[in-house]
Amino acid sequence: MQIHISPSDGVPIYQQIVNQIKYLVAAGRLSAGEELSPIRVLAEQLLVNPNTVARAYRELEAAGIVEKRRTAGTYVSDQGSPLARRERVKILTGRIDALLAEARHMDVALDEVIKLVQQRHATMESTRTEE
Amino acid sequence: MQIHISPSDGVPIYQQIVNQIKYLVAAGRLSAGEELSPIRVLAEQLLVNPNTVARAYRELEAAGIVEKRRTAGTYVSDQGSPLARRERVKILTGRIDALLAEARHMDVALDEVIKLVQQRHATMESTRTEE
DNA sequence: AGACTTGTATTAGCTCAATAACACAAGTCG
DNA sequence: CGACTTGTGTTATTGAGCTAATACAAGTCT
Repeated sequence: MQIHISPSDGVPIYQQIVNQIKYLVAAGRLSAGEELSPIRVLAEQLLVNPNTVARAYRELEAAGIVEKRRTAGTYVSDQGSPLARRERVKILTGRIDALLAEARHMDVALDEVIKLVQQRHATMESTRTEE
Repeated sequence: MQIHISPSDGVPIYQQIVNQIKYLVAAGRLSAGEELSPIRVLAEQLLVNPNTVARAYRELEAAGIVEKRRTAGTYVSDQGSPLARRERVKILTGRIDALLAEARHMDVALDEVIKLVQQRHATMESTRTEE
């Protein structure tokens, strides 16, 4: 499993692991049912403490990305019910509220925000095909 | 100057002060040129250390919301050039990128995101008039 | 059954952000 | 002029979050 961390680029190691695994799953490089590297193996590979990886896996489980089978390993979830849709929307809503509050402080209108959203989305999509 | 803080609701005190003053200015309850409470006065009112208020004022100055006249007090800026528009958009773009990345991880489509943005915006606007 | 591999739990140390205590510098305004 | 009020700077304390060390619990697999 190809993961790279930058020790102390400000982002906590466990968070970097979470992000990269989320990405691997989203990109289809890790498929549903597939087993992740065991905690100790990944820890040794990254030269970090097993607890740090364990924490990342715990977060991923809470996020519904993976499932842990206690003594048998950690596997990518079926993604069918990674997290109730309602929950996901709730999380996003929180982010959006913060965004809108900031936009208001900065005196940037709603139209502008939406325009930016569409624009950035388009940019992300186009660069995504290069992968 | 009416400001209320919740000691440790997770958000740092200085940040709460910053947010509320930003809000007061945005809402027009503090007009350009108006003098803010001196650091010590506000500190006593909120039962916090003057340094904490000083930090908030420093952030507000950096954000272009207020101007400090060293020994004469702190005043609301003319808001003429609070922050170059280009800068503000740049900051917002960063926030939006993070939001879209998260939405993608969660498998929530762009349409949904935009719908949520509009919906939350409407909610915020309507509750704003009740104040 | 028994060695092995899996994730779990507890505890400790370190770092850093947030806040406070206190001394300082300098303009204001009677 | 001179006391007062303003913001500034320096240092110390506290608390939370991150990582590590180490021991534990439990299913797997031959």
